[in-house]
Amino acid sequence: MKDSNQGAQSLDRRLLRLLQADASLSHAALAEQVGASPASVWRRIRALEQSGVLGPTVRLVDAARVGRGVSVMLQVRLRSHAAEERRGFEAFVHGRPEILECHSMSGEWDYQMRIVAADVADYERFLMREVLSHPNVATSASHFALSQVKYTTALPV
Amino acid sequence: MKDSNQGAQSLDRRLLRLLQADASLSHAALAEQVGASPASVWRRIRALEQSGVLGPTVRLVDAARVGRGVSVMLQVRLRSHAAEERRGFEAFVHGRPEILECHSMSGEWDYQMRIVAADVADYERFLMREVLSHPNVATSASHFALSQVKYTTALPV
DNA sequence: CATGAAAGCCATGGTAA
DNA sequence: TTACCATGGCTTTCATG
Repeated sequence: MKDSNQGAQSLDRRLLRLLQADASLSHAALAEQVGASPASVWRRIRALEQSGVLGPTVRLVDAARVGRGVSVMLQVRLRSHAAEERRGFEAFVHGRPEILECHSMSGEWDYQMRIVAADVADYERFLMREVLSHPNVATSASHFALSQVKYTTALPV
Repeated sequence: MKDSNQGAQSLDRRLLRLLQADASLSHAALAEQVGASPASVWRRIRALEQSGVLGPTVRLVDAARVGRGVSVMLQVRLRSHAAEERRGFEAFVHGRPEILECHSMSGEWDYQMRIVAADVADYERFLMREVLSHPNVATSASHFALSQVKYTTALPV
């Protein structure tokens, strides 16, 4: 059982690696790559889906080619940290599609997020009209990315 | 022609939105959602792929369920900014799978990146043994994410 | 108990009109 | 754009280690 579990885990990890890199592979292609049968691959993927390990299949889009070539790291401190105020700000974050990522942070800033904008003027408008005019935003700091050195959605498994 | 171009652009944008949300949709399902024929959808997607707008199809994995529940924002300043030294550091970044994103930044820090770790101890080991022992790293600052408020790969289109 | 092999059904992609 | 056809993948069943 130890061997079979190890084998299964290794198979799962290899499947996760492959699917994170290219989710368009067929079960047959995956089976060939991991050295298993298509049926076994199908069952494992289904188990990984049902256990919540495998999330959605998404298509990545080139940011520069759709006019979102500028990434800005924005840090924000709130005026009030009451639960309802925080929820209000987080709802604002979810409602703004140019905010791709937002993390609640330890340290001097409450939130850190990544915004994609068309250009500097576009970002300035977003900052002034959306963020700084939000009633619960106390202070903010913006840092522009000069280039994207690395971006991957693939977690190490 | 103006109308047809506008229609095409709107169709493309809607296709991009749908594919960014769920790349497992069939051409038939996409066609139904955007109110076009499957053949038209197929040709537009093919054009978007060849123009480089549409990137790879990937499967997202739940970080916490694969033991990568801790996100850390790491900022780094280099000792030397010579081209070759920068390339060396960026090669290091590409070689470390726990670094999911890395941006070359304006401002006081040279690079900002997001690292996923199993826990604080795991991150400490990564920081000490990998980052701070890198010959070209001068200073660094780490900020732990308390929670992921938002994470999406979907650009606004 | 999980895997591998085999087969049928079905949906899909691609093409022709 | 619509309709068609051939291709291939998905899913189940059964036998096996």
